[in-house]
Amino acid sequence: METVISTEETILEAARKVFMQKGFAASRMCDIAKTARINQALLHYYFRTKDKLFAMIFDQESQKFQSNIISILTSDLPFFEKLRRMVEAEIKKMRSAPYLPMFILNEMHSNPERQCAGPSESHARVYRVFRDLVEKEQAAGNILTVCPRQLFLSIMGLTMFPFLAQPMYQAALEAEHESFEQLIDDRVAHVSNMIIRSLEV
Amino acid sequence: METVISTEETILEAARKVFMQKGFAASRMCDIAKTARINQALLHYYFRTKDKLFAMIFDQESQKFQSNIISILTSDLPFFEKLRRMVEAEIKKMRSAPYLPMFILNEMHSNPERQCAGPSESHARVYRVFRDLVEKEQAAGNILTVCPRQLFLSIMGLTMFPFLAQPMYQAALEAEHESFEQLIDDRVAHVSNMIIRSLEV
DNA sequence: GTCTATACTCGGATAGAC
DNA sequence: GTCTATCCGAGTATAGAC
Repeated sequence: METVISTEETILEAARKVFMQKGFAASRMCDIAKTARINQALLHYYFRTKDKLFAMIFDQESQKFQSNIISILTSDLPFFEKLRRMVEAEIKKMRSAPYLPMFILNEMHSNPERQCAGPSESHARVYRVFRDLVEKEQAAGNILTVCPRQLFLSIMGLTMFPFLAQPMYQAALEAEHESFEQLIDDRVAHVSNMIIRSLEV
Repeated sequence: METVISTEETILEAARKVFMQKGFAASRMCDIAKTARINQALLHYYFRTKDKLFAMIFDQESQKFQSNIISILTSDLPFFEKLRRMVEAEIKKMRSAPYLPMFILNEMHSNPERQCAGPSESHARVYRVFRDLVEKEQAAGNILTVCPRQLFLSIMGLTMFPFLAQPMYQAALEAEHESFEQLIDDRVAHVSNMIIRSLEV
């Protein structure tokens, strides 16, 4: 049984590629059609308008972007091991879709009203679980007392930033014969060590 | 002697505002004209094309974005104090222009060829100074051994990320009666403590 | 220098044949 | 479902009066 790729799926893949690289405004329907190797009219046949097609992609990608680390945080692993796995999971997710963070954050910037709800609400949910966990550890005297919100932002920043800033550091990396891939490979260890060391009593 | 604002300056300010909020592709010349309260034809009289006007703004903002922390790094302050001031300087810069990091990074994403050179080269220069400094401290056994590149990325990520992700956390913050301003106020201390603690031998 | 009016181009969307 | 041809609006840019 071979996998048959429907026209609709072909279009969605092409749209994903173009939208994620250029953002909504800079993307062209004809580019999407060309990428999908079909006619531009077919786009409209399947998805009516550019807005609807974009909304479809954005919703799907928002899902992917949402942290599915609640299961890690609520497991019975030691706290520092939870942090390590949390970092690992986030970086793994973005490694498989490096455009994702810029795509989501940029769309939220240029479109403050639009789909802010989805990703925001998801992150807020994760944050509440995270905060309760941190406060419990702090009360038990297992870790240093820091603002949970700051800590959460720090973890997200440390994991996402390399992907957001890649174009800026790409040239510098190449000049020194280092690769982005290698950088990311090492990043899980670097970030989790950094966070853990900063919290140890 | 009162400050006279020329038409050209008025246009540049309006263009800055619009471009930085929406990015190049989503910005409209008529919005810029409206913001500047002048006629759209005047835009072209002063700057010929949208591209040229954008290039002007992008160049100016790239300058601002460039880290001017070399003077801090080459001062004779203690190493950890240099780190603290570096964080403080970066956050202060972005606080005065919160759109800046998203504007620059996003343009570099959607336009890989364009103006990557400026900001990239500037950051590369700063990085080399930073790396030498870190390696010297490590050789002297004053701090833990970590990859300087990872550390540099971490510092940048910790300082920039809140501004990049603001739209995502805004709602969550409001829900808990915290303000973004307050968050940023506290961030300098949080970030520098975190970095320093993670490096202490 | 600043305006109004208008030309031109690009890109999203539709009609209609097959 | 898929195509070609075409429409139409939005948005950039120019001409020309003042």
